[in-house]
Amino acid sequence: MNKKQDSAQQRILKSAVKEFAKHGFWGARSSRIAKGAGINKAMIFYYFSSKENLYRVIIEDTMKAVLEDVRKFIMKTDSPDKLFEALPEVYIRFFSKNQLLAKIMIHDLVQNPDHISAIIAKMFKQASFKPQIIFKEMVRDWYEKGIISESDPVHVILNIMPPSLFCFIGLPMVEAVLDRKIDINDKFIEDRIKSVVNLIKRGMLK
Amino acid sequence: MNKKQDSAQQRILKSAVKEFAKHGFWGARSSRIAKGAGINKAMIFYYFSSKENLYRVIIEDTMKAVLEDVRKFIMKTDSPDKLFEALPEVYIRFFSKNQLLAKIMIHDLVQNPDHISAIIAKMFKQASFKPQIIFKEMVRDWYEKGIISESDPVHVILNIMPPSLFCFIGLPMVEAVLDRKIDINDKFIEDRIKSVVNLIKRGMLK
Amino acid sequence: MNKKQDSAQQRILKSAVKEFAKHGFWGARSSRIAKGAGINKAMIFYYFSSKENLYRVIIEDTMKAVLEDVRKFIMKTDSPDKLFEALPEVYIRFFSKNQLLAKIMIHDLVQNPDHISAIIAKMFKQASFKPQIIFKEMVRDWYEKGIISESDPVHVILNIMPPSLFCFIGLPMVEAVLDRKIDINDKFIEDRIKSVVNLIKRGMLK
Amino acid sequence: MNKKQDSAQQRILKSAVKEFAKHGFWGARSSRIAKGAGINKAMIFYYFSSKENLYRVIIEDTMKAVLEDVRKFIMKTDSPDKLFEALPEVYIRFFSKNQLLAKIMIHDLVQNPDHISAIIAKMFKQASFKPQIIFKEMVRDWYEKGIISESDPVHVILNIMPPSLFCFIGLPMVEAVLDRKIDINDKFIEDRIKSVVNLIKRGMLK
DNA sequence: TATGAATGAGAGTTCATTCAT
DNA sequence: TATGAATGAACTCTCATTCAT
Repeated sequence: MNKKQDSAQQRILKSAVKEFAKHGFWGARSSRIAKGAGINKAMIFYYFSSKENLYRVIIEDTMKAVLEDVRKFIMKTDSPDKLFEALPEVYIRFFSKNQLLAKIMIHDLVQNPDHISAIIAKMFKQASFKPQIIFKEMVRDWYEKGIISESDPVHVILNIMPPSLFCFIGLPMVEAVLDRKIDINDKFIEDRIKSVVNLIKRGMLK
Repeated sequence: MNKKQDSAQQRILKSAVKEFAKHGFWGARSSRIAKGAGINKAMIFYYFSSKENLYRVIIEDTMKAVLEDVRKFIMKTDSPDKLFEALPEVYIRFFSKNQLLAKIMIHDLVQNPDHISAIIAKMFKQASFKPQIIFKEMVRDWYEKGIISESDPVHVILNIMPPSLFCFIGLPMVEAVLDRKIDINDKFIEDRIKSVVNLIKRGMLK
Repeated sequence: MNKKQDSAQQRILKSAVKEFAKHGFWGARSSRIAKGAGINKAMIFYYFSSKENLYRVIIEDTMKAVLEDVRKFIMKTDSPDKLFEALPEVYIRFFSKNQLLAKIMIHDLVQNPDHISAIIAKMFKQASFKPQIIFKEMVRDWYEKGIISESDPVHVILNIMPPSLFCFIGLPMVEAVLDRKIDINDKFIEDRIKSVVNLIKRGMLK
Repeated sequence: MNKKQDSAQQRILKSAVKEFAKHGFWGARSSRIAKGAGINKAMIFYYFSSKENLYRVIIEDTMKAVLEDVRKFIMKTDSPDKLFEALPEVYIRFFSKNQLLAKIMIHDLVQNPDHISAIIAKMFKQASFKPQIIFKEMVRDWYEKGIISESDPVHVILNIMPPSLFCFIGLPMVEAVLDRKIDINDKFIEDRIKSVVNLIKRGMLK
């Protein structure tokens, strides 16, 4: 443990991320979070007032971080080529470094879908540019110009995000199907990025 | 409600599926399951002896059903063409009809990855044929013959399953990004199947 | 204990009355209420959903009972003579039999004055007759006819209720001042009624 | 606020009086007392060592102040006339200026009757004269001489104190009964004194 | 098969109090 | 004197589970 370096508040956050990832919001126990952080249970409430709020802080911080990463990449991409190369890389790198957060996001997505939607919507509203409109128009434009083969932005997203985002969660099933352990090491990450980029470029570019 | 037609046992199962889908195992409340089934709480324990066991029954029944569907299709496909057309269809049709089960599976996958793996492994062991070996060899064979562009069976699976499986869970995020409601109607299902089939055929076939 | 005769619900109420009377709402402990009722702590919440609600039920039941007693007496009194004889008797008899309730009422009156006011107002609203108007007009009428010496209905009430109601609460102070124990037995009750009736009849009748 | 003029200690006392009056001992929160006093929670314990002790200090200070006022008046009254005029005035004026203290006293009287009794007894013991004996003998003497109509000193006190003391606490009930707001302004105080004096003089003097 | 009542363990949360600075 | 952080005990309330009928 890095009790000395991190403040109690940060240690609580780290421990909570682990706990929420493993057990989801309802399965998470504040006593375990406290033990994991090496502090008294009451400190959780001293700093975060409630389990629910602690959870919200984590979700929102995570979303902010992902969206910030995504934004940076999207801003400098104007062709589908670049976009289809950039997005999987952003997602996969982010969530390979933050696999616990990936799990928490999934939990939240399943249990209260509106929660994450609301957060995204709110962040987009505060943004100076309008990602929703930009993306829709971009896709339409590219399709009309005959650059891409998928006209519906909904399916464009659904073809890009899941293979990038859910690969860490789905891995146990793959392991079962192929009957062997799979290590999420650097090589795996690079291979995954290549495979997804290849898939969506060949699959959606004309 | 079909209180009259269904037995108490079946009504509990139906109600439990809803409850587990919405809240996950830890968030599920047996009182709500009972109310939803229109029976006394104690009956849940009379029929299923524990919340955990009720959960296990549901998970295992679901997995059996999916795998059975998958098996049927896989058995009659010998070319990647057919496989890449068949798999998304099986998955998407199954989980569009059983969206609640999809949610439960995701929950379980995140919270106890080993659980689902074990179930799959066990089922495969009981099968007369060996899907693990068959699939691995099939992919290697196809790659060596230059039919497909992805050599690693792990990534083949990770390119097929997520865009099929997770589209229902990921939808709220897509809605938020595009700022509009998306209806999961028949047209959507057909479009999704087409899009994924198109994606993986063009993306992985040479 | 009368465990056999009373239902668990009634035993909780009885125990709660004792606890609230001794310690007030905030000082009351549900564990002590449970022990006093000879039941499991959880049953309190099974029957009354929350400590606060249990408290409310008691307060409202009490108020209903007092007001009902008062109503009966008031209805058949048309002269100040009879009223000044009746009211002290009603109050003193009721709260001598329910000294614990008296304490609870005082607590509530001090801590959230609006609570009891609201209950009284609500009950009066539901009543067919209008006690507020009747009382005000009665006092004015009597004063104009020269029957009573106090013109303000506010002070009429403040001269009647406190000597009746608060005698049980104030007793410890009296004991301290006179340096002797005072028993609240039947004789004391009768004496008290006589003394108050005498006080307010001579004090307010002309 | 008079943060500058008052010492931290005094500010704590003032804030505590408000808090104890509103919520009673058990409902009072030291964090709220601290916030109200504009100081750190820990200072309460620095100055008063415990919540209970802070409470005790307030109660005892209050009792001392009331009893001192009462003593002054009683000393110079030798006839029931004067006493019946003096006592209501002392009580009503004192508690109209210190309504919060009145509430605290009531709380304490209900929750631990022995506490206040003990304080009074102790103070009387330290006094050079013996109020208990004096009062008892006075009443007996007056009754035997046919000056007053109430022979029992207990009821004499119970006829004087409650209408004076409890008028501030009982007001919400009066408001509810008469369905109108009542302001405790200077006029109300003067009227109340007159009414009580009138009541007990006419009611107990022959 | 079915029910309402009951239970015990443990959840999140609060709070007076203390500690380190 | 003053503070923010820390603590432990206790509190209300919940919930899976069992009992009596």
